[in-house]
Amino acid sequence: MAEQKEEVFYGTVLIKAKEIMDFILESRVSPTLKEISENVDMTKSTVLKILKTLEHCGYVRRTEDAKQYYLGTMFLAYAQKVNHTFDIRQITMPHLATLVSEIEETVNLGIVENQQITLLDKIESNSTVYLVARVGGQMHMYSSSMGKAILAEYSDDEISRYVSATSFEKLTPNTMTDISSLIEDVGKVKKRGYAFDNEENQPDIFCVGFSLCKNNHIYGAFSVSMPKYRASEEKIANIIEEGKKIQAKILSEL
Amino acid sequence: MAEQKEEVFYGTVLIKAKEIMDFILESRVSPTLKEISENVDMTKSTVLKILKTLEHCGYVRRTEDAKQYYLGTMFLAYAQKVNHTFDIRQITMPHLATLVSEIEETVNLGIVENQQITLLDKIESNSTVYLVARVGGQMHMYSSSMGKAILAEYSDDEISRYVSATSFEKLTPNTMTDISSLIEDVGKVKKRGYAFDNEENQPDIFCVGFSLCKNNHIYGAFSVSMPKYRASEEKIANIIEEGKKIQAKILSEL
DNA sequence: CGTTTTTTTGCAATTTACGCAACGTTCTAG
DNA sequence: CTAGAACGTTGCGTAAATTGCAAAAAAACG
Repeated sequence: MAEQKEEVFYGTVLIKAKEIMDFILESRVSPTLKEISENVDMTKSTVLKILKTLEHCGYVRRTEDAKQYYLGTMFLAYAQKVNHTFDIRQITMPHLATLVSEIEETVNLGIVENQQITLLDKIESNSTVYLVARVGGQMHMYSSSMGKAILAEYSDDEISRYVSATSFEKLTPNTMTDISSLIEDVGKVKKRGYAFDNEENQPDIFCVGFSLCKNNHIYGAFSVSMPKYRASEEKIANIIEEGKKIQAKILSEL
Repeated sequence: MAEQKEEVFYGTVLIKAKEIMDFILESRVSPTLKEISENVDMTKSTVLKILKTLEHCGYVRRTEDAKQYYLGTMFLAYAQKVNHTFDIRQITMPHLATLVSEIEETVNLGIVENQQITLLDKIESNSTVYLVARVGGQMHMYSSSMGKAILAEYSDDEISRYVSATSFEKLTPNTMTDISSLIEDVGKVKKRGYAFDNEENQPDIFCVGFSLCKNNHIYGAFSVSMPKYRASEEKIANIIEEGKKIQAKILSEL
């Protein structure tokens, strides 16, 4: 009987603080103490005390009337460091920029993190209105073109470890939630060298994904995303051609 | 006897976590557990447990060999939200970009945070090699052109509150550490409408700062910074002229 | 292969934090 | 203008999390 292996973590305060900051992150408008405490399921006093500490740390700020909370600028410094640490970004983004100008669709850069794809950066083309994901956001490997491109770089062992550790969720009618069709698709990607996301992650969004791997090291992946109606056969062919070129150029610099 | 009013904060774990993350931030290379524990003055076991929680939260990651720690991509999401919250940035940056192209020197955008100037963003000109400050970094109000530009918007009351709450540090030979000369300088700024930093914050760096205030609300400030040797009289005159124009344009949109 | 260095685990004392309830303050309505 | 409600803040006792020690495990080194 596979009991849900409930890992124990220290720092309950930290996790609570994260919940609070994540709630502020998700809120469309800066929330009040009451709103936060209701949504993260803690008493107002607890939330207030954590918020005070967070404020002292520079992680949250409050509006002049001290009613609403929003995220602090300390994160700008952290994020800059992150961007510097992940220098894949510096190497890849210039190339991806040329790719955008060539094909006039949004290009995304992602890395693998905790069995998921984290969107490191993206360049939107002029014609884009569709929001695929926010920078810093995450998506599943099994439902995204970048994820499947990377899965195709895994050994059979790694793939089976991934699928057994993952619970599949049907995000759209097209999402592959059964292991066999996912493995079949990944097999195709291995032969082709690129992956598709045919409205599997988000309705109406079609993506072509390319991995960025060299010397058995997975640096990340990039993808081109567009609304389904613009994904004509000739366009896809063009994207594959240009994408492969860019992929080769990036790999030569990694 | 003015006893150091030691404010009590809850969430000691949070503050310790911040110390750890800040140490990682400051480190040139990703530090190991040992290095962290030595520098933040906590036992290794404590640091390890906090790091595990931080890792779980997505705030830190470790290298493949699990030895070195670095900041996680979660901060990219937070930072993006911060940038969105501070929409001054979106309004000002286009104008500051034109300013950069006109005068060919680095332009900085800052906001007031906790009696200090936080650098929100900057645009470096081609000719720049000098590093004034990193985005997300902070500088004193008394030693920076942006700070003094904002001090000039304060009432006499607010200024005296600021100086009494501040301990002045001589960062360079030119730093104004006595209250009288600072107040005198701020008085000049009030009349002129712009502030100078004549190597007061960093040797060899000269800045001209402009405040961004409207309806008694302080949105922030911007400055032009350059190496001292390029700060000729005619150049300064040009910066003042163009800076004032840009300041007016930005204010009309705030 | 033994020795040293570093990372990880378990544990019990101590410290810290949680939420209750009461208080202050601000907003709302009659 | 006053009463009442709603929200934010504070203090405190108990309950729970955290700390650092010491010891084990793992890795690095010669």
